[in-house]
Amino acid sequence: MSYKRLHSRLKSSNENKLDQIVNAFEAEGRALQHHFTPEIDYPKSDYNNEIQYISSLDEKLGRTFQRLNQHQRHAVFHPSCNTILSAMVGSGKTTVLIAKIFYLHFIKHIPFDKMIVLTFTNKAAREIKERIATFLGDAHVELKEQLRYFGTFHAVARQLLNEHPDLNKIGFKADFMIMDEQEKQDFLERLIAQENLSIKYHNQLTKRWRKYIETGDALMGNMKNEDDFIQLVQLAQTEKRKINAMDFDDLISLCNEALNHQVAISPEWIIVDEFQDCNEDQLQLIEKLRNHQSNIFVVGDQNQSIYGWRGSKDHLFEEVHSRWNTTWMELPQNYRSTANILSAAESLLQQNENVLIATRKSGTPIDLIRHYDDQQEAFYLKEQLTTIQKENLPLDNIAILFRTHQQIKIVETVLAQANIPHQLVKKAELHDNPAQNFLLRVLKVCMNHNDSDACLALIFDTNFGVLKRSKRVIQSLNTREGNTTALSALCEYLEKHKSKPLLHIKLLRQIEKFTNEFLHNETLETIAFIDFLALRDILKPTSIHHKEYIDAVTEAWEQIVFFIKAQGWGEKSTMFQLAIGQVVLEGTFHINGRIKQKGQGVHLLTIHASKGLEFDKVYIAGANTGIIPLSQHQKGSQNLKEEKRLLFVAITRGKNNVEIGWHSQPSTRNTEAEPSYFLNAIPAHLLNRKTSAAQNKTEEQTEESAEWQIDMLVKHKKYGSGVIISMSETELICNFDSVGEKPFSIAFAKALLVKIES
DNA sequence: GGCCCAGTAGTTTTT
DNA sequence: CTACTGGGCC
Repeated sequence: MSYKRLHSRLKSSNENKLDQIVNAFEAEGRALQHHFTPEIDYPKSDYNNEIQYISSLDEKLGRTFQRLNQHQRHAVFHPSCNTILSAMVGSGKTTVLIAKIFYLHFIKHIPFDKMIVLTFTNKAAREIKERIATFLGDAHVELKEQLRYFGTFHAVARQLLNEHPDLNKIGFKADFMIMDEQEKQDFLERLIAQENLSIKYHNQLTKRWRKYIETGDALMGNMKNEDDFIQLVQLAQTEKRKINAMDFDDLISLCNEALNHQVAISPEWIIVDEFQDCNEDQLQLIEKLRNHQSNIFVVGDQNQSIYGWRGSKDHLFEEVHSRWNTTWMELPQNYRSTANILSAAESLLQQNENVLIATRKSGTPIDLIRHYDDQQEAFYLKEQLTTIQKENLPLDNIAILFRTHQQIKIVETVLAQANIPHQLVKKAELHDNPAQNFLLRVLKVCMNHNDSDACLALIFDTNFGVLKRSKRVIQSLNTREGNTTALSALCEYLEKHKSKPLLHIKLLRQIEKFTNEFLHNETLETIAFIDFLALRDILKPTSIHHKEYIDAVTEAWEQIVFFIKAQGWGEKSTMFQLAIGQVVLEGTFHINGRIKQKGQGVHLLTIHASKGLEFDKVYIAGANTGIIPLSQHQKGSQNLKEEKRLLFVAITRGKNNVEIGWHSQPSTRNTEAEPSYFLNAIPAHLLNRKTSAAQNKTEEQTEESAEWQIDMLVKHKKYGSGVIISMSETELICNFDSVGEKPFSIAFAKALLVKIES
């Protein structure tokens, strides 16, 4: 044991002190929590008559409601105009939400376009829309138009802004573009360069921005003097209007502002999924859309509120319950997990009045397994999964959950070495696809010749650009004549430039003609598209990746064309703008519904990313105090409660089996050598405490460490050649000629270092 | 341009 | 606790 580790061990062994701190925070949490007990509207009927009546009208529709339990039926059939449906975990809230929409449309004859259905993720929006389309069989073209207010908060806000009769009032035009986070960053950087602003904490602009909006504090870190930040904020507001572009936050807040001037539509129903994640702006959007005849149906679970750090509002349910005068209903029955998993999870919840009713048999208790450290846990997981693999059982239904991304790496490395199929659950970013990323900027310039940022992105692109990012280019665009577009100003600049980048000049010149000569006149054929913009030459014809680039662009354009054709209403160029906006909102060109590519193997993901998912077996890795809750959260009780809910979410992902691992010798700093103290709330009979076989570890260790010896010459991809100068049971230190000493975990060494035979 | 001190954030991620 | 960075000083 290293001195450092021993030292921290001694420090953390002062358990009394730790207990005191924990108790203090828990007490603070209790004090802050005011008891809120709404009057629950319980079902008084099984609604069999209603369902019989519906079945007589349409048997298929009747079956949809037949499947629902009494509580679910109550929520669907209740005539209440304003409903909060507090849905327990795994109680089928999406099923009820969809059944409600069916009921309203098919029985109450509410047209789809008189409903606004709001979700937080594209996935949820897609699921709802797909269920409706599937039910109706051949989805007719009009359905897409009718469902235009079904979508994420951002997509619906975009739609409302597009349709708004008087967008001028807020300084925008209907064909506005949407900036993603990267584009927003580039946009601000451009303004800084263009106006010669001096901005401190340059790479923390977004964080600073949020802080400034929330608190009005323009200073940061150890700044004593103000910089040009406030000027930048003001400049950004006018510049966004000049280039007619909004960022993600603007979509919601500007939609609110536009609705102040004129409410464009009057929905009969507003339906919201995952209501607990609403932030102030999103709540305001709902309020603004409500008018005297709008009904509200919101579904959510306060116990699964884990996005407070993203701004979700506290005590949201209570606030709107009185303000909207809602009927409060509950879905208490869980269909997912065994009774044992549920009781264990339930004991983490603060209020014990929560009625979480298990419908499945008790099952096995949760295993709480003590490991030596993260490495041993990774090897343990490898062993377990190998056994499952040998029995030919599917690995797809198993998930390993982590608090942080950092924790995933070691398990991933060990599984990769052992050839165990696994998949990282992470959203694919457009940035990972250089050709499509570049194409998006091209299309944006096609739409808006004054989009300076998209113009500049084309020539500054790391893969397909021509120039290094420089103030001179940026300022030349800014000082152009009033009636010149940013696009032609850039062309003129490049033509005068000494390097004369002909390919890019050609691209820009073709973009100028795109709308008139291609979009309106030609068929939207892919080959013609690629040739019209001379993309073949730009996408590095000599590179080994050229085919890959062309394929990516081809696929992207096909998706756009499919979208335009499927949309079937409105102007071609309006549809084109809509399609590009959708690409930005979804972060992918796959905007026509998910091509279901079910991944192979064990799922590795953060607890946050696991929300809404379920697995037969769930393994929660490294659940020490200091990880759940993260050590930095011991400041405020609000955060602590959210961390507790995080553990609740993690446990309730498991259908049949939940295992929780912790480390007796944690290698991460600020991590206590004990399992998450939240687990103390779980009754002993529901938690089976075990120790993973220690001898496994020593075997593995000797096997692994035998590969390496002191004085051995090794080579590293980045650091070059070096020599091993010291070794411990978990790590080895290598001295490289180029960068000096670097430590390596033994588990990683195999993947990172290559032996040099002397 | 380099050095030292002081203050602070770090974690989770969708659109 | 560490990495980062602004601010002050030489």
